[in-house]
Amino acid sequence: MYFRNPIPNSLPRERLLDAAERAVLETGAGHLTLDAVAKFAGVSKGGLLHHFPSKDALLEAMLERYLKDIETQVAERCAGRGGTLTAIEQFRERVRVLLEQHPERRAAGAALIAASADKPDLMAHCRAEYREVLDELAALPGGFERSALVLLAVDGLLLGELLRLSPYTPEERSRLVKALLKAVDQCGRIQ
Amino acid sequence: MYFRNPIPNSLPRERLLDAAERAVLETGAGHLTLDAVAKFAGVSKGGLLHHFPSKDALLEAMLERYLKDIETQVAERCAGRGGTLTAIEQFRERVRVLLEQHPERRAAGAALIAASADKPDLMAHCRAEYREVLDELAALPGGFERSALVLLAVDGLLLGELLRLSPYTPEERSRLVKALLKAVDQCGRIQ
DNA sequence: GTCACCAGACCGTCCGGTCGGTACAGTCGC
DNA sequence: GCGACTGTACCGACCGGACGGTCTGGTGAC
Repeated sequence: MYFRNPIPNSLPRERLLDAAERAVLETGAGHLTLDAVAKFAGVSKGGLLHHFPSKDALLEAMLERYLKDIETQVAERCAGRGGTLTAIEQFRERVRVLLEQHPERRAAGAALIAASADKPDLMAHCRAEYREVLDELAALPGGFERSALVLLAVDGLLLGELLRLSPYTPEERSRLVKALLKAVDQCGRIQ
Repeated sequence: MYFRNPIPNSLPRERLLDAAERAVLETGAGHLTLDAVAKFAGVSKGGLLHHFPSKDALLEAMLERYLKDIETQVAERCAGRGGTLTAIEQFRERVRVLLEQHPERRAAGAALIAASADKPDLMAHCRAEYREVLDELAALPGGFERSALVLLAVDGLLLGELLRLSPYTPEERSRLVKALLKAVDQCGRIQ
């Protein structure tokens, strides 16, 4: 199970990051302003800048929290299943973390589009983490292509939703998630 | 083959749209400003605003050109192959248009992230077009999930590149495109 | 002339960031 | 206990620059 304070976050820094994610999703990544974040968080701009000395610092913190959060959740879920998991099983948990996010945390990916829009250089960090995951998956029996395609489809769903491009109904979405998890298992088969 | 003036576009409107795409890719979707576009196009702000009365108009035109361009290219390629193509063959051409874009037109997708960042409501148009494509694909023998997953993977690759999230080398990328085209053919098989 | 096309000065607003100040909780000497 | 002092959290007025958009004027084609 996942917690990290589903209901209004008590830690001020976390509350501010939540507010920033909301601001991005509700007004668009191009309208992420300090005033907007402060207003969403119910705090003054001074208060916001007390915790994050600059907008860049805010963006970095958003991205860092997003990435760390995913790894933490994947690790937790793997630990929760006990024993040592195969690479496929770990992949499966990662996909589930990415796509079956708790509703309260659905906004987390906003960090991606905010950083990309405002300070694209920050994305280097993300690419590097992506690369690591990819290299692990390439070692699966199914080979590089098959795993990468599953990962790409996960990205497509996630990014499509963030950019408001995705036209899928919730029912269709859950069918797709199910199909993706099945595709993950296929990565375990020898090509 | 694809043309639409590979070398510096002669039509002023098109040149300005090209410049806007470049501005987005080089500085990030959040830094798409009229001044930047004008500078990239080698024109004054007045000149830019003569062709696009407002920033919103520019964004709309970018998006419209992007969408229309894809449909035009798909239609051209289908026509080029002569006879009536099956749904699978058309799907195949669409994937190739989306992923094997002429280098000069690689920037076209910038319209997506620019609109999403600056005026998310414009994305409704894109969602609707996406929906249409999706409904056609759902009728394929492979069923909804299989086609949608391929489309999602295409999105993942495309959007990942636009957001600078994609860590794939050119060599890996072409392997992925090949694998995707094979996956398209799988959509023709009965489930 | 006039009309499309363009230049660039200009204006009001917005945005990131600074700064001086307030509130309050601790804590240390006495 | 009590006053002096320190550190943390926060407020909000303010500044300079950037940005979207207006306006005036110019230039070349016809």
